[in-house]
This record gives sequence, structure tokens and C-alpha cells, in this order.
Amino acid sequence: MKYQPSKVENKWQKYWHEKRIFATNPKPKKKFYNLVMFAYPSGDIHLGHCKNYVIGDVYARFKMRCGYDVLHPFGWDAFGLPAENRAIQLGVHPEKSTMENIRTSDESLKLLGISYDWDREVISCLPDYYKWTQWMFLLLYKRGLAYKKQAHVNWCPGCQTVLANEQVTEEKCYRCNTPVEKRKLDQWFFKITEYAERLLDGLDQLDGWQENMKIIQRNWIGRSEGCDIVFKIAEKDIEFKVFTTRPDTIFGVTFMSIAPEHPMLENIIKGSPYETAVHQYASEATKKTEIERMEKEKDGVFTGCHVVNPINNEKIPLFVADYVLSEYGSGVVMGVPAHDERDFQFARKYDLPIKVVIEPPDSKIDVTSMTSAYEEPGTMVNSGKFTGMKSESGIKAVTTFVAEQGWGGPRINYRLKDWLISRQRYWGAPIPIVYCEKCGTVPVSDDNLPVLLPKDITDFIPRGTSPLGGVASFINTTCPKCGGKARRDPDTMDTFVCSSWYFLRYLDPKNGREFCSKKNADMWLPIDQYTGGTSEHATGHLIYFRFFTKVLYDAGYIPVDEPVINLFNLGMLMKNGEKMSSSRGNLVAARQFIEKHGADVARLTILFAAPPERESEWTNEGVVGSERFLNRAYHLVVDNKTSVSKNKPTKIPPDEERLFIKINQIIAKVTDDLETFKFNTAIAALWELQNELYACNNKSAVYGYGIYAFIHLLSPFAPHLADELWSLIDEKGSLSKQKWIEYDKAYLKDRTTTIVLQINGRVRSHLEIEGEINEKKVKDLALQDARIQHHIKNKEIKKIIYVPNKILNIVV
RNA sequence: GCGAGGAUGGCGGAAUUGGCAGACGCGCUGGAUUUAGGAUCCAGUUCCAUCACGGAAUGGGGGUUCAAGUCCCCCUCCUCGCACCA
Repeated sequence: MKYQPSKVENKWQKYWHEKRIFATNPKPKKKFYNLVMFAYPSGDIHLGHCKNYVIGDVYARFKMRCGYDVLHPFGWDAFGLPAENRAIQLGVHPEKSTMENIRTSDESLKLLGISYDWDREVISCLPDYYKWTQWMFLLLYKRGLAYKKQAHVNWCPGCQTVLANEQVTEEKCYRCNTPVEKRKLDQWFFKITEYAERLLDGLDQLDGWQENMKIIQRNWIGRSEGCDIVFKIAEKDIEFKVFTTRPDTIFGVTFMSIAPEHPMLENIIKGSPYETAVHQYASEATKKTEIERMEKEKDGVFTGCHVVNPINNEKIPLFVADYVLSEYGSGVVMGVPAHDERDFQFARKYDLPIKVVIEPPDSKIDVTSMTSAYEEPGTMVNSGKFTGMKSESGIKAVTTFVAEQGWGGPRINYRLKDWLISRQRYWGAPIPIVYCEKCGTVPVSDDNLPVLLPKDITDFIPRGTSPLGGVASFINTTCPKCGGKARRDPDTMDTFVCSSWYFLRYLDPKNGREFCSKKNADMWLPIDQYTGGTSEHATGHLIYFRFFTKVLYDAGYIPVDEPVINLFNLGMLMKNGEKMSSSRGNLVAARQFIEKHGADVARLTILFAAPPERESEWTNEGVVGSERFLNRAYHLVVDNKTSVSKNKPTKIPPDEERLFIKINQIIAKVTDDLETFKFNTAIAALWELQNELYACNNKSAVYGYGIYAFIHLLSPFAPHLADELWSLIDEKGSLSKQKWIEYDKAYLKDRTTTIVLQINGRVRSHLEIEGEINEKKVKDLALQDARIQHHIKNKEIKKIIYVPNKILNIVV
């Protein structure tokens, strides 16, 4: 008879729930915070989602079995574009669809048999939760880390909202792929740049993070060392700073370029005959997308003004040019055509002088014939008193000189931008700010939180300004300071704000007075293991929540300034070569699959397909194998129940030593693989044990112990069947509460060793050795070997290399 | 353009410090069982080779070494991240 999972799985899920097997110990002796990334509720869950949950679950269950008090919670990232777009698509209120989706998904997740402590479930769109999201906003505001400014920001015409820099990939919206535009808007920002250096330095301590992840974050933060230099406009009383990483090229500056969006541009061109031309150029540039600006030829327009280079008092023309980014450095660049490719192209186009001031080590640059800029370091020439210095020391010398003269000085610049958190959308946590005619911008006081998101709204379709702006009962309020008439901020917060602190709410999910008590934070932090997807989070969530952690640490609320010790990055689950997703129509619904094949089959198939960090393909062939494995596992136990021995055999007969060693090796292998997330090879080892036991004719105590060990080892991967088998051998309760099985160190090494006999590095024969043996004896035995003799016949032995207990290589 | 990762049988994938390449699974072949199909069990399965002796093989080319999937140099292709960053 074939194993029927549905009844068994049902039974055990009910048992786990009733006996509260996965309830968190509120007073952990040996805590382990095992976290998987919480999820967007978008319809029911599919197997792609399950990969995260299953992998997190295997690890949680293993840690439980190793004697840890594991905190393994789950929740929903329920606000934001994914949930709202879904609701709009279905034509229902976001709250309705979101809560329904959560209910459905929770049920499906429970069918998967994940060891979550459901009592701690967190849903970010509920007032109990977003009250604290708003509190976080106010904390940042009080600490000077939240501010409003007018800026050119990313605007998604599809989602009808602004987006953070982190939510734009290749100039497209991360949710709907629409090309983003730039708009000048008044928006709230979090000053993450103030933490740029600490976010960067902190990475060095994160030994439990993959190097690749740290590199991505380092690049994103984009630290560069350079020098600020102040330049004056010759015709007007205006000066501005320019950031450069190459102060050694300062004598080669032949023009200057300012970004079309630069706030000072207006003053510079006012009254100049070039005003109209500059205006026209600037407005055209602003209309272009960044891609268009990047791909077109470098061009610009003369502003009519000149700039004085302080180093040599040369007057050089100032252009407006759209290859200059207003958001980076100071929005103005010095044009050094000989040593910067963009400046070179620009200078050639407008016939501007090209001055060589850096010479390559062993050649000379000829200005008239050069076809591209020389950007490498070299030796400074035509550079006044700096002539002859190498670039590296020249950079330092010029910087020092500039500082001494009071023209500027060293400066570290970051590519990271402040985090734009306003969203012109309905489905989010309202920004707890009030605008009063008299008092200006006033924060809502902590005890007036939450600022509730109005529910009785029918028109939540995004139209470019927040739908909340039209809800009179929400928008009109009184000033917390003077009591006069005031208006609320109509925008809601980016959903990444909600997800920047959710891991703290799990620690104390029902606390009405604090987001989390200090006691619980001290007890559980940091997260010991964090598991989730990589690509979409490396430069988003995983930087944001490090930022929040540092802010909360500085404010004294939590004991750590890095949230996560070990980060595990999963590869995506694919189907037919594509990411499993509803938009691609290639998803396998978790519920349907489990109802047909069982949760353990789903779990095993996901785990065995590939190493967890690698992208893996969901295939029917994989399902077949898992089903076969579980069925064989079931029969192995059921058919041999009476042979099972629950204690480690004390006396191992010589002819069973090999099997006993194999059992111990496999326990060691599975234990090791579990610790290092090599779940695919752990399952391979289980197959091996199963095959070994099937091949066994003598149903001895060693054999019986092998079955007992097999049940133990199976439990993190296929917990339902494992618990069933556990009860079938007359054990009580769930295996989850049992201590992990240990191996016998005295039985890890094979009693016989195989020594490979090679001639010129090619395998020719083998030598089976029992016990210790010395080199001479191996050589003697090898030379007696018939096959070896055949190969060395008529040949001269030049050398014999012996690697103890491994290999003997004869060179002829 | 810059940065990171990858390429191993028909397929998914294994291979501490360089030390028997292909664990485990799928598929396939043969056998047993079965009314048949399916399921199950047993055996075989990198390729070439008169299935003997043997030879070739880890994207391609070179190198180091007694010995290279693993180390070094060059090249090709794929995936991902960043991308006018001054």
C-alpha cells in the first residue's frame, strides 16, 4: 500500500497546533532568533514563496532539536504598492482584498507545516502595527533624520507616485516596469546619508553575510574620497563648490559645467543675453529621461559667465550641460578634457582648449592627435609648483594646498541618496504630520497615534496626488500646538518603512505601550539567522533595516546596531526557465499541490532540487523522486517495526561494523549539512541510508538502530511523516521536542582504507588496507600488484610519491 | 563600461587542504512481479572502444605539478548587481 500523506499531515498539524509545539519560550535560556522575510500578500501563496518558508523551517526545526529556544515568527508586509495594485486590479477595497489574501495564505501556509509561532503573527496594515510605524517616523523627525524638501524626484506614471532611488532599476519602476520621469516635488525624506559611513563600516563586521551581498551594498553606498574646491564667477558675486576626485588635474581645467537642475543656475544667468537659450536647454533636458540623456552626445549651452580657477586665476567659460548630475557631488563639475572622457568629448564638440597636465609613465600625449582622454594616474606636468609629482601624492598635495588657502578641502562623497518616503497613494501608513497656518509643520504627538487611515473611501485610484487629500474628515484637523485649523499631510509612507522594523515587533507583538519592550529586545536581538531573497532586497530593505537598527540603537531602544548575524540569500524558484510568478502564468499553487501530493513532498522537492542559494527549477521529475522516497521511508519503518532498536547498540559484531559506521557517518553528514544550509546533500545522504537499509538482509540491532536514526534525520525535512513514523515505533508526542540524534565518534572512520595506485598519475589499481600501514609496506604491496607489474614492465621507476592512506603514484 | 557569480553525463546536481570526477535523484536499458497499465523490487547506465587490453572527458586554449573540476595566465558564453558618480 502506498503512503497517503493527506490524513497523516492533517493529523500532525492539528496535534502541533493543539499542543502548542511551536509556541515561543517567553524566557529563553538559549535563544535563537530565526527569521524569514515577511511577505507581500498578493493572492494565495505559490511554491515560489514556499521555498523561503521551507528553508527557514528546516533550519528552525534543526535548531529546536539542538536545544535552542527558537523564535520563528511570520507576518505580512501588507501595505504598499503590491497589495494596493492587486486590489485595484480586482476592483475591491485594498483592506478587503489584503485581509482576505492574508487569511487564505495563512491557511495554505499552515498546510505546509511550517513551525511558526502563529501567536506572534504581525500584519503591517493594522493600526496596532502602523501606529508604531508612525512612531518611528516621529522618532526620526525628532532626531533630525526626517525632513521635507523640494527635489527632482523619480515619478512613476504607472503607479502615479514618487519612488525612492532604490525602487528604480534601469530607470524603470520596480513594481510596474514603467519608465520613470523626474518631477520637482515637495517630499519627505529620511536622512540615511547621515549614516552612510556607519552603514559602510558596519559591513566589515558582518562575517555571517555573503561577501557578494556586502559588495553590492558597498557599491550602492558608493564612497569616494576627493576634494571640494570653491570657484568664483568672474562677472557676478557668486561662488560655488565643486567636488572632484582628481584635484591633481586642476591645472587642466578649461571649462566648467553645471547641471540644468542646479538651484543656482537661475542667479547665474539672470540678465545675461544667454538666458533664453539656457532656459530652453534646461527645460528640454529636464523632459528627457535619464537614459535619453545618457545615450545622446554630450552637449551644453554657454551661460555667458566665466569662472575663475583659483589655482592660476584663469578665466574659463561656464556651460550648462545635462551630463552633469544635480544629485551627485555639488552639481557642478570642472571640465578637464585631457583627463576625463566626457569632458574630452564636450571639449572637442565646442572646440575648447585641451590642456595635458598628467603624463603617462612611459609615453607622451600629443594633444592634436589624441582620440580619447588619458584617465589613468601619471605624473603632473604644466602644474606650477606641483609639476613632477605623481598623481597619488599630487592629489594629497593639491588638496592640502586648497585647504590652506581656504578654497575648500578634503571631502568624502557618497552616492547613496536620502530615502524618499512619501507616496501619493492610499494604501499605506499616513505620515503623522500636520500643517498649521500659524505654526507651520507640526508633528502629531505620540499619544495621538495612530493617525488612522480612513476606511470609508471609495475612490482610492491613484491620480498623481494622494487620494487622502480629498477625504475632508481626514485631511482637516486641528493643530496639536495651537489648536487652530490645520491640514494633515495627505501622503502615506513607503512600504519599506513598515518593513524596516517589523523584526522588532515580533519580539513583543501585543505590546500597546511600546513598539517592543527593552527587556524583550535585549532578550532576543540580534537576529541569529535571516533568510530570504537576494536581488530585490540587497540595495533596498537590507540597507533600510540596517539604517533603522542604527537609529534605534542610537536612541537607546535596542542593544545592537546591526540587526542580523547570519544572512542567507536564497535563489529563486523557477518554472520553465522563468521566475515563478502570477504575471508569467507559471506558478504552482501551494494549496492544490499539497492537497494532491502532500506538504512533505513539496518540501522535499524544493529542498532536493539544488543548493538553496542557487536558482532552482521546479519539475515534475523532482516530485516523482520525492514521492518515491517518502513512500519507501514509510515502508521501511512500517514493514520492519519490530526490528527497530531505539538505543545505540553496545556491542557491534564485526560483520555489522561497516553498516554501523555508515549510519554514524550519515548522521554526521546530515548534521553538518543542516548547519551549513546544504539541504540538498543532506537529503542525498538520507537516500543513501535508505538504500543501505533496504539492501540489508540481517535485521539486527544495528539495522534497527539505522531505522531509528533515519526517522530522526528525516524530521526537519519531512516533519509530518517523521512524526507519524515516530508514533508508529511507539514513541510519544512530536519529534520536534526530542533532542537531535548524536553520532558515535568512535565509528566515523572506515576500518579499511583504499589506497589508490597510480602510474604517472593514472589510476591502475587499488589496495585495500586494514589498520595502520607504513610506506614501505605499501610500496612492496603495490609493486607486487599484477596490474601494476603489467604497467611497469620494461620501464624504469623514477620516483614514487606516497600520500599516507590515500595514494601511491609511481612515476616511470 | 565597472563589479560579482557561474559553465561538470540525456537532465537536476556531488566532489575538505590539489589526490579514484560524476555521490544522490530523475530519465533510460534489462530482469522479476503483475491480466494489462501503473506501482514495487533487483541489476546496469559519462563517452569511445571487437565491451578484452585500453583511450578520451569537468566551456575553449596555454601553464605550474608526481597529480588539476580545484592553483596561475589568456579567451568564449551565460546570469545578476551598478551604471554619465566628476
